[in-house]
Order: sequence, then structure tokens, then C-alpha cells
Amino acid sequence: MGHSQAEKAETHQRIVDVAARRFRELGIEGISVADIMKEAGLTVGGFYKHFTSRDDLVVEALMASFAEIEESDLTQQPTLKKTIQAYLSEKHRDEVHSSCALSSLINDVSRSTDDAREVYTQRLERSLSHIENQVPPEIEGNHRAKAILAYSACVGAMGLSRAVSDPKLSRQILNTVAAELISLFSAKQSQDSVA
Amino acid sequence: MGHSQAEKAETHQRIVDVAARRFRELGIEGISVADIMKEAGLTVGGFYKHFTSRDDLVVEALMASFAEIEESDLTQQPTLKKTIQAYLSEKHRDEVHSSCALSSLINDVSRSTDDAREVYTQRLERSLSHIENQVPPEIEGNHRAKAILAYSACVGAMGLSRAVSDPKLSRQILNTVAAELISLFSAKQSQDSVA
DNA sequence: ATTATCTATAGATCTATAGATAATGC
DNA sequence: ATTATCTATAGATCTATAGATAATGC
Repeated sequence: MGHSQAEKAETHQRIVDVAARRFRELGIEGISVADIMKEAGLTVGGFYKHFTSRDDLVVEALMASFAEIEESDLTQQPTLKKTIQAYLSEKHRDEVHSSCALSSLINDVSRSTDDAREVYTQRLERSLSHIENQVPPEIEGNHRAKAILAYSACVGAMGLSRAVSDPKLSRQILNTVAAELISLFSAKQSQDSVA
Repeated sequence: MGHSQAEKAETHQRIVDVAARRFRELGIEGISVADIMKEAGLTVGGFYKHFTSRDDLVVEALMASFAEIEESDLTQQPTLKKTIQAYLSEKHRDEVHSSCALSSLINDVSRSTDDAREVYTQRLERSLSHIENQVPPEIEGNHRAKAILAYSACVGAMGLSRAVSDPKLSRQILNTVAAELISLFSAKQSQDSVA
């Protein structure tokens, strides 16, 4: 025992990373502080020298999840079509531990602290802007509105595909929503003109 | 103590109803068996004469939530437009205890038992059929596919509107997704024709 | 001297069960 | 006699803290 400040920073990051992974997988209340520390190669006693409370870790882990997504395949796609396909892939569905926390922790955050919900909100705004910027210029209507529709559909479809027990239905949800959204964004004539 | 079989059936239903309400509000792990029994006017000791395990109650409570929704305003609307508006209302967002569990327990069920996920799946199939049947006949393309898109968007939008800390954004999500979906289903020309 | 981590534990949970009590129902 | 519910508790958690230990860093 007794380690350098540099080592402490590494340790801190390791705890946050374990939490960011496990919270998405098991839910925010699905793993104990002691088990998170154990997975980070530590014991529970040191925890409160890193965080003032468990809720403090929850907020940091949420931020880490979002930072990770920012640099992942989910966000780095060149076109809206590819972004939608990446989001609604079986890979994204199955790898919950590295998934978009806007979907995998949507209920957990609803019931969590204001701090957690604020971090979540900021990330959602960024994701909506990202989608909005990828809407092809020739699409008519309000691009922000279309981004909100598309993102809601993606988040909902991902959640449903994970909750459902029938693998065929799970796949159908992902593929159908992807196809419908892509069709919507490749249309010459936007629906808004009729509304 | 010592009550009739008829009374036991009532008691059983009361426990299930409390659980159905509280699980949606606080999450499946958000309330203890003891507290559920207390809210039903009972003590914890009698619980296991009604249910073989806590997971058993989870499944029954889930079924009760879905049965309740089947007869609620959410399902009893005459048109698809009204169904969408009822689902994406602030009332539905705020009254989580009586809300659609497909949305309020989407993460919880993903992490729950196979039994819970099967009940969830059956209910989702029914809800998808309900939406599909309300798609106006003049809409082109695959109505099942459109129902899956619409329902995913509704479930996602409801979840996001509850997770977000900014009330304005929360309302914008609900209203925008409602407007976009309604526009989609009132269009003369469906998007599928271009896909 | 300070501090990052450890061992150990207090105090508050939570699920599930054992055994007592007071009704029901053959 | 059976049983629906109660009181009480075992045993397993969980968050948070106290105090010891062994390094770092002025």
C-alpha cells in the first residue's frame, strides 16, 4: 500500500471504467461498491477516498460511458444511414457493457439523482445535434424534429430488442426500424409538407 | 388473523396491485417485499403463502400492469392519432405508477428472468397488433413495419422525456414525436414507395 | 508528515423461513 | 383440522466509516 498520486489517478479511472461497464450491464443498483472495487483489483475501504458517495460514482460513470460513446463506432459513422445501422445493430444490442447509456440506463437515470439526469440531458442534446447535422440537406421539414423522431425510435427499438425474449422479434425490431428510418431520410419528398 | 379463501384472493390481488404500481414507479428492485406488504396493509411473514418467490410476484405484477393498460385510456382510443397523443401525453409521462410498463420497465425487464421477459414479449406483440390495426388503410407500405417504427418511437420518446432534467426538452420530445408520427400516418403517399 | 490502500466492522437493509395465533370450513 | 396472517429472526447482503499499514514526497 501507499502509492503515488499518478497511480491514484489511474486507480480512480479504473474504478470509474468498471462502474461504467457494469452499470450499463446490470443497472445502476445492480452491482455493489465492494464488487466494483474488487473488479478494479482493490478493496472496498479505499472507495471513499475517491468518491464522496456512491451517487458520486454514478455521475462519473455516466460521464465516462458518454465519453466512450463519443469516440466509438456509434458516433464515428460518416452518414446518417450508417449511424442508424450501427446503432440498430445486433452487436450494439448484445454488447450492453459498452452500449449507449441513453438507452441501456434510460429507466435507471429517470429514477436517479438530479446530477445524473443533468449529465444525461446534456448528452442527449449532443446526440440530437449529431443526428440533426447528418440529416441530408435535401430533406424537407424541420431537421431537429426529424432528429428527435429518429433518435427516439432508435432508443426505443434498442430497448425493446433487449427486453424481448424472442430472438426473431428482437431482430425484426432492429431491422425494421432501421429500414423505415433510412427510407424516411432517403425520400425525395418529406412528410412535413403534407402535415 | 385467519381469513376466508375469498378474502385471501382479495389480499393476493391487493399485493399484486401495490407491486404493479410501485415497480413501475421505483423499478423492480426499487421496493422491498416488506414495504409492498406494508402498503397492502399486511406484514412480510404472509408473503410466501401467496408467492413462491419475489420473482414470482414480479411476473404477476407485470401481467397486472399490462391488464390495466389494456383497459386504460392508452388503449381505448378510437384512432391512431388519438392513441399516439394519449401515449405521448404529459399525463402519461407523469403518472408513472399507472403507465405503460413496456416503457417504464424496459431496462428492468431486460435484466430480469426469462418468465418476465416472456410476459413482456407477449404484451409487446399485442400492442404492435393494436397499432397495426389502427394504421389507416390508405397508407402504403407494410403496416406491421410502420407499427414497429411508431411504437419504438413512442416507447423511446416516453423514456427520454422522463429521464431528461429539462422540462422544456421533455415536452419538446413528446410533442415533436407525436407530431412527426401523426404526419407520417396522415400522408397521402407513404415513404416506402421510395425505399 | 501525508496519503493511498487495506482489514475489520457498525448499522441498516433485504429475502426467506419458523413457529404462534386466530379464524375458516369440513 | 386446516390455513391466512402475524411476530420474530436467521443469514446474506449493502453503504459508509474507523483505524492500521506502507508507501510517497516535501
